Amino acid sequence: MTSVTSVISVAGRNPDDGDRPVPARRPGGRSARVRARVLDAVRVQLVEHGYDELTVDAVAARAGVHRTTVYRRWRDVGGLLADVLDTAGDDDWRPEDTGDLEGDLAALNREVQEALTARPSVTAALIAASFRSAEAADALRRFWADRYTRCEVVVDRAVRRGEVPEGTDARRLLVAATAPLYHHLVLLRMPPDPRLPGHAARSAALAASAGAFAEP
Amino acid sequence: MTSVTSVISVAGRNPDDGDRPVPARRPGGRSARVRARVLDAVRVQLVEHGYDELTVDAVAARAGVHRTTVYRRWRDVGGLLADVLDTAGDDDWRPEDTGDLEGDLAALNREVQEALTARPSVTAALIAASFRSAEAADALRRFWADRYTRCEVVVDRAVRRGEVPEGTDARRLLVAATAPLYHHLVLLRMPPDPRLPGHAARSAALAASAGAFAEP
DNA sequence: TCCTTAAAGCGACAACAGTTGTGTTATGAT
DNA sequence: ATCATAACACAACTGTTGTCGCTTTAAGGA
Repeated sequence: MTSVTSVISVAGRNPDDGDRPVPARRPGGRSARVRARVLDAVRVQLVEHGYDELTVDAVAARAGVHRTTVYRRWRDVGGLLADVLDTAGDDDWRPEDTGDLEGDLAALNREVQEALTARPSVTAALIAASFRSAEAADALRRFWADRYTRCEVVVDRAVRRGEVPEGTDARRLLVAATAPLYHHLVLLRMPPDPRLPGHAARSAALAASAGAFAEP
Repeated sequence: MTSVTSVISVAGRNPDDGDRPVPARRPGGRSARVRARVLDAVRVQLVEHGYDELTVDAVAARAGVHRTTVYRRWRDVGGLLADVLDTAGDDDWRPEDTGDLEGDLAALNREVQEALTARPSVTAALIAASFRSAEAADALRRFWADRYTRCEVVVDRAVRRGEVPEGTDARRLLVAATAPLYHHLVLLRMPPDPRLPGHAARSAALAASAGAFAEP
């Protein structure tokens, strides 16, 4: 939601610095046009040539914009990806409701698997970039924080149905359910296992029902 | 164990190419000396300046060796780190035996947490490098494959004690137990939670005893 | 000891990343 | 319409990364 603000704060002065003259932002015409063209160029370049050919120069050239413009507004590739990810915030995304905890977690994991194995994957590219760029790392943190927060309803529903004890730590449960997928695909870099989403969901649900994520 | 071989295979021709003249490798004197000095330089540079200042030039300068030598033998920073990791293979490492599954997994997780939060962490550096260098990615895969294989005894013992059902998939259980730590520290990049190793171990052990990792 | 040649040294080079100073455009307020 | 200036364009520059061809050194076999 704060995508535009966050990017503009990178470009110019901090939006909430002086309390008087308000340096007069310019969200209008050209700036917006340039931004749209650059972000489009990032997406296209990513799709056509993958992450390792996603350089500032290539993006600028493709967008028909000068290099310095990109450097000044986005700083580096990580900044570009961060903006793309913020923009692509599916503000209406919600976790599926399948009727029980294990099903909900499995559906979630299938989405994660899909997002991570899509070629090219913006998420995977952003993860790679997050090891080089602070902006990308922050964007990724924001993205996951947002997602995990939205997923807490899954646990709420499970508590209401009596599947897991009250006081279950939603965040820990969700991490336990999804972490094996990230480990498998991102860190171990093994080919996707179609059964893994279900397996991970099942073991997490089992542990949760046994009270593994409930505090005393 | 195959550290020297793997590196040399990068430098020269494949060791098992021709079956006759055997191009005459030279593991002796100078080569070994240079290799030792370069790898030492990598370790020192990593300790003193961290991963982002671990460049080929800096390593070469510190080792008193020419840049091209490093480029030709190790290709890039990832190759250097891969060699360091292979060399540092604690060939005698074994998982602790605490008496029960949860304790074993917790001990394991504490080691992971320690290795990942140590500053500087060779493991963390290698993970970062694995997103840029194929050599680093391979070394990391080898490292983890080796570690997970060594850890399978933990599951064997648990099966023998009757803590988990027979036919429990050791690999999946171990990944489930350790993945949350990697997710937390490497991907989410949150400050280490001293309770997380125990928590993750507990939930994995619970799921395992409920048969979550046993195939029919 | 001599000889072959793997491996290291050396310098020059190209490609790229990133910065800075200055001029130009056009936005948004008057 | 006019004007101040935010935002982009342009060019020139620096430093880094990685490569290439050639020369020199020394390892290991005769």
